[in-house]
Amino acid sequence: MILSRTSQYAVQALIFIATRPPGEPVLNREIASYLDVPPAYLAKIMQSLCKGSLLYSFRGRLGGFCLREGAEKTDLMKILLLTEGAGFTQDCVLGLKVCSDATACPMHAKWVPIKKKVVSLLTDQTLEKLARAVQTGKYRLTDLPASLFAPVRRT
Amino acid sequence: MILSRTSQYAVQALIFIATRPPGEPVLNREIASYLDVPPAYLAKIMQSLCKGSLLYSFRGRLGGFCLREGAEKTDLMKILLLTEGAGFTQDCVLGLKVCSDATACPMHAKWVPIKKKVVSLLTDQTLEKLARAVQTGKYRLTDLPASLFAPVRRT
DNA sequence: GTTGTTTCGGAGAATTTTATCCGAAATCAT
DNA sequence: ATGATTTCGGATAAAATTCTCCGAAACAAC
Repeated sequence: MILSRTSQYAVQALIFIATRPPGEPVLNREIASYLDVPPAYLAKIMQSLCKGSLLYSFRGRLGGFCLREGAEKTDLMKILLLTEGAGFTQDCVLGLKVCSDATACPMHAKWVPIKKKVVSLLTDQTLEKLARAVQTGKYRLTDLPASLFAPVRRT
Repeated sequence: MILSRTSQYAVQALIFIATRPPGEPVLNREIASYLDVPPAYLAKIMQSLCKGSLLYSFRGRLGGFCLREGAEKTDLMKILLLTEGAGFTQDCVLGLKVCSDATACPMHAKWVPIKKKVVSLLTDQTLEKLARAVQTGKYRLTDLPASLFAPVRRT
């Protein structure tokens, strides 16, 4: 039912980058602060997304990360295969190592159709689409700022 | 997409008990060895299922665990609420603390219907049904024994 | 009562996941 | 060149999950 934090951060970050003008590197620091996630941890995730061929990275001044050409068409499934590991959609609900049509757990038959729906949704949703949904202002990528709930703290 | 190991063990164990004659306590040791899960860890989980009012426990000789009266009608949703914690079906895919119809992540709208399907499936599947499915022999609760793959080891 | 069995409950170890730190390499501006 | 900035890569720490151990309490059989 739940993605790892790593996956959540990765998807959030990628969508965020997709909302920015393409080609202009975005700083890890900026992404982390916008999403309100640990910068050093996010940096690790960004690294692995680079190795996964979704991002370009640039060091030094004017550095940062930006989407590889065409990466806007990347669907969530591809991203999650990177972050959750292959076969994350094949895992048995009850944890059986082998659970196929041939030899299945008692949930298998009813679970498969749902799994299919999930996969097709994940495959349908691309960074482009999600970024656009955010840009309309109808959907949000981050929690409402804490400042709305907590009193202002001056430095 | 995945349940915690704790949840998987809990569900497996409960289904197993449901396949046994009601009222006759089943030993933790027996469950653990049948399911091939760590006995001491399973024992902890069994304890929490007792506290969750699904099981009776008996100490000493003729001891063990058995389903509480009517617990065969328990659906998976109830069990998972115990083991995963309340609101495990409400969590946002992207990890937002608040993600409702009012203020949502870009996946929310498409995700909600799937979540509903999952919940209704989990609510539909009771220990009784699952146990019966196993008893027909058509579905399995455990992995195929390793002895089928590994050479026999004599003691 | 004594013995053997089984769960209970608490403490703690091992593993995995999440998060931090820091020196080094790359890059740009001066 | 020098300095400022930023990612890279490795080591390490913290937290959560999974797993183990052990003494105590409850229970049955003798």
